[in-house]
Amino acid sequence: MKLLNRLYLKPNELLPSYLHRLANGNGYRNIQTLMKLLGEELVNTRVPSKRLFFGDFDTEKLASLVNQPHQQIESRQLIKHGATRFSYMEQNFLAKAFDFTYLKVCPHCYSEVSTFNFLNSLKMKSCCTKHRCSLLSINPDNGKKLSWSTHHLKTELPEWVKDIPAREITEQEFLLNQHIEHLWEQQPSSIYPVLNNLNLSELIDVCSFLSHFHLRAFPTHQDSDTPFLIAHDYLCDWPNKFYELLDYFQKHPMRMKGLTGIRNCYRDLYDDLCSIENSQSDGYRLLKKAFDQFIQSHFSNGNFNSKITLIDSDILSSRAFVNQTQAMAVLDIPVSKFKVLLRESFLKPKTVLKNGDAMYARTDINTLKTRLERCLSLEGAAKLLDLSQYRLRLLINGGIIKPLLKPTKANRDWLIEKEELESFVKRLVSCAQLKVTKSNKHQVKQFQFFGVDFLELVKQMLGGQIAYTYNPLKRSPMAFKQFIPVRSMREQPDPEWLSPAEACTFLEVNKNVVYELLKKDFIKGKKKSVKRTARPVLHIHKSSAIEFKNAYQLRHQIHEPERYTVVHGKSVDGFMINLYQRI
DNA sequence: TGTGCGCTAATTCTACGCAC
DNA sequence: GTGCGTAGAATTAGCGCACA
Repeated sequence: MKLLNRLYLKPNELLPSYLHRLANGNGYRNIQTLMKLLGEELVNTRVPSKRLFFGDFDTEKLASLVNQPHQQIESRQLIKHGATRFSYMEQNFLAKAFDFTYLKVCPHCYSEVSTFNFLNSLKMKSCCTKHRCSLLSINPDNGKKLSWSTHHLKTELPEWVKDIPAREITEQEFLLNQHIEHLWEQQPSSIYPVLNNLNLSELIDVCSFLSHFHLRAFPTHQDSDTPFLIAHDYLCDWPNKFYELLDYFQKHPMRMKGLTGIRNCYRDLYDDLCSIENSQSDGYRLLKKAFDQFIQSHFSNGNFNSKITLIDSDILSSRAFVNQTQAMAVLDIPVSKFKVLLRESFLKPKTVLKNGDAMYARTDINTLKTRLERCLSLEGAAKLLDLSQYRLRLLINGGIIKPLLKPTKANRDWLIEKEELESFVKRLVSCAQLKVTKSNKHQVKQFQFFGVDFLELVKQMLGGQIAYTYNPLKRSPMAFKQFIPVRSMREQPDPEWLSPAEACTFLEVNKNVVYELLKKDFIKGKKKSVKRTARPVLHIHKSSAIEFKNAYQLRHQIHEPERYTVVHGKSVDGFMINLYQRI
């Protein structure tokens, strides 16, 4: 037996549409009647639509009825692929993204071609961009959903169109539908650049995934007629909006039993991303890549260990947040040192997990590591500057050099950044006023003899009150000894005091005599600070020198020896020299 | 006899538990 | 954290009764 009207399959036409057309073309009221002709014993009036899509009926008999090769009929059925997918046109579609039971149809397209577009079974397809109209899914006469068993669809559709007010199609809805249509028709589309060259099944993967987990996070949108449209927003603001979603689940974990970790926050999302069935989809690869990047750069709600196998090890090893153990490993320091760094506020946790574990930003750890690597102990810093530790401490206590860490009651460590020392040396270089030349070489004074304490000396050097030379040393470019204070040989004469040298001249005696005179109390002296040396220098009170000079004469000062007598001397009292007085 | 549809079993999906 | 298992929800398919 053959059907009277043996229609040909139209391009891209699937079996339910073909059967519907055959039933209409041969005067049957609906598919059910035709199915009976195929030997299907339907016990009720419902069309087993899913069976029709998947060719789960006697397709050989259908081929015979329409007098067409069975192979051609078979090519228009969907092939089950794994538990969750089916293949068609060399693509693996996610079955749950399709509605095989109910019908959506563009009345205008249908009136033009009399076929039902498989694309309209896609749940996220909501409008026809060619005719800029919503897809019809409800029978306006009774308010019920259109199904494959709805009667007289062909004749009723044109009538319904007249009565149905046009629903406004939003821009996002139009673009998403247009992109779907372009992919289905294998036309280039640049609506979502982030999708690159994903095919339709892969786009469906991405949109289903995003809308599903968006609804899970924000279920208030669940009543929406077009829940899939939210995917448009995600694709237009990729990956930022996806990151926001992941951040939401970071703050509102999917699993409440655990305390921390990827698995806790993203359990179902993570399982879906990593499932074997989805692993072949470039759409899921796109999602996984963004997920990995989020984990790498934003995820702070969990510790990581070797148990995580589904996240690339490179991602984990370069993630943005680390716990204390990992931070210590990066810094290569023991717990005690880590605690010191925390106590001294070198490091602060970015977040604290529910179980009390602190998480640190990797950037903070790396920055600190770099700082610590350039730090020296007090001993090392003193060695670098070629100063004693005592003098370096003077500079630190005087605020000239600022250490990173200073010993306290709870800490015995010094940490001085090399950068800080370099800055100190640079300041000295920039303030140096002179170069050592032949003319001023004799004026150069070692700082230890400069007459002020070391801290004051350096302060005055940096403040410009004391001139100093810069004599670069290639072998020790940080040594303080490169900077040599210079001072004038002349000092303002003091009317009241004589230096020992001045006293020698004034009294016309050898300096040993001056000290002997002081010792024997012939002249008065006192130790006084001078600019030329750090140590106080003995000074002679000028008036006492004058008194001595008036009272006593030296041998070479007298011209009439007979009128003078020796009052002190080796022969008299063992004094160093002979002192004379007029008789 | 054909049809509509309430009801429910079967199936699929989703979210979660648990052992390791 | 992983992988397996499963309870229960959601959806689909099919039974069978009522009615024209």
